[in-house]
Amino acid sequence: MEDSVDRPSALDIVRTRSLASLVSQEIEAMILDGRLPAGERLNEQQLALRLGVSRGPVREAVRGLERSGLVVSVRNQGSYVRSVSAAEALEIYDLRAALTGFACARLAGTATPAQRAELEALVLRMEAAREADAAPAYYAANLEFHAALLTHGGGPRGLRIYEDLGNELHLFRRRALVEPENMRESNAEHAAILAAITAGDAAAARVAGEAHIAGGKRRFQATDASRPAMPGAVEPVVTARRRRRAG
Amino acid sequence: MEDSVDRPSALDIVRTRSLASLVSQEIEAMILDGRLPAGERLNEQQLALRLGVSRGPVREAVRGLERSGLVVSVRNQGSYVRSVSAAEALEIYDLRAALTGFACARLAGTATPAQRAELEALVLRMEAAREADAAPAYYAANLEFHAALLTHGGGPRGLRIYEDLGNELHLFRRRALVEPENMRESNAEHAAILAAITAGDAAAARVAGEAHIAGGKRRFQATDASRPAMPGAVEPVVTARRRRRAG
DNA sequence: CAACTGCAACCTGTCAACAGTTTGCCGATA
DNA sequence: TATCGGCAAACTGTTGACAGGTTGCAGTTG
Repeated sequence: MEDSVDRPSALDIVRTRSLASLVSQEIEAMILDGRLPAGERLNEQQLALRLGVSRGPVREAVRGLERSGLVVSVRNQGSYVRSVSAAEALEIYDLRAALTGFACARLAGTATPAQRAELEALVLRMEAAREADAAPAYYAANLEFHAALLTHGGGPRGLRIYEDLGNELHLFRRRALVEPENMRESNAEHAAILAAITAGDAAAARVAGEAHIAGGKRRFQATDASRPAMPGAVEPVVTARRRRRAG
Repeated sequence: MEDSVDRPSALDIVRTRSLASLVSQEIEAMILDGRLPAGERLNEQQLALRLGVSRGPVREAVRGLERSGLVVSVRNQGSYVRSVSAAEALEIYDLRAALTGFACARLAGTATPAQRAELEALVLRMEAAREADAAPAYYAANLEFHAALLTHGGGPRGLRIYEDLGNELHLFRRRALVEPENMRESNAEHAAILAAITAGDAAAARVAGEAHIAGGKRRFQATDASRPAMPGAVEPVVTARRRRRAG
């Protein structure tokens, strides 16, 4: 993400993006970083007041988030941050594996030298982060690596689907545990993917890509993350009583 | 889909679904059946008047459709039905192939006897439709077959992603040409998928599933569909003048 | 004492109206 | 005649307000 290329001024932002899209972006961020935990009720008035807008844009934003799978809505009752079960999380891993394998296979045949160099640089960055035991840096580079994989190999649609699935995964567990041993294993898999792509071996790249996500799934299951974050966080039902004034 | 199990009365519909969701459903239908062609401008007032509601629900519905990829919006200019290029259509086919292959592979290991019977019945229905040269019946059964594949093998998420991609495909070409020869080839591939699933051979099922979508892509390319439906239908840009009162 | 009923507050769903921007047209001018 | 500037209409973005439904509590009754 280059900030120096285009820095949209506040005026440009207001001029090109509607309030609803900004509100959507903000609510999505609030959900992903945990300010709005899974199962939480979204109070339109409260959100509108907090963001300094009216309820209209908030409602539009929530409707978009509902389509993307982050929110569920019940008529006359409200919208809730989605709760993702452990079984669903595993399903999401499988879908991501299929998508990643597809992107890797395709990239093996179509990768340009620049794309290969980009991926290699990211692997090196992750290796450096691992040696420095810098989990946040590794985490960021890992995200970039996978985004590059999907962008170049899966196109904009593949990337968007992948990211939506990732967002749903965040709903279950805010952040994957990044342990030193995991970083080593994970980046070895990254290197395998890159090697297969560089070799132009589509089948091997696909296997490597799928194996990497499967490895992530396995590492995820190995942690205590298979238990839901909130034991009582179930899907909203009509008979469920909504709690009053949580804040 | 059984209609006898749950038949939501008009009152239940009004009571459980919000106007925005109904409007979204209606606009989506209008887009998919061609009443709103690709590139068409969506006039909020006009749509609201036509559907007998206010602009609020229409805006919410459009925002949801935007997330699902059927509509693009430009601030202060309006929303347009997405235009999908030929290259994008081919990309969508590839993604669908990956998803279908994934679902088939999984189904090879997890399919219940009832699910196998359901798939087999659909193959037989398609065979009968093919012999009767009943393209619409074949088309409908084909949709059911793929939906069953994705539902049982890819879960609700897989199905939704698959259907969203299918909707985007409809934007490019309203309806795939179903010719007798295509039906024969297509259903032979269906049978191959079913055989691999029944045999429990995940690898073969995956290959068969991917090959089927690839075959569909090939049959699609063989038609004149690779040319865009509307030569002048380009993406909306800021400088584009919107035409006045099309109705 | 438990269960049911009525009530009041809150919140969502929907609508109508206002402000700002874009757009196409018309006239003025070189 | 072609081009530029201004102007009015239309449409979107946003807001505030009203109606209907739900929720939780309090009172009542068996």
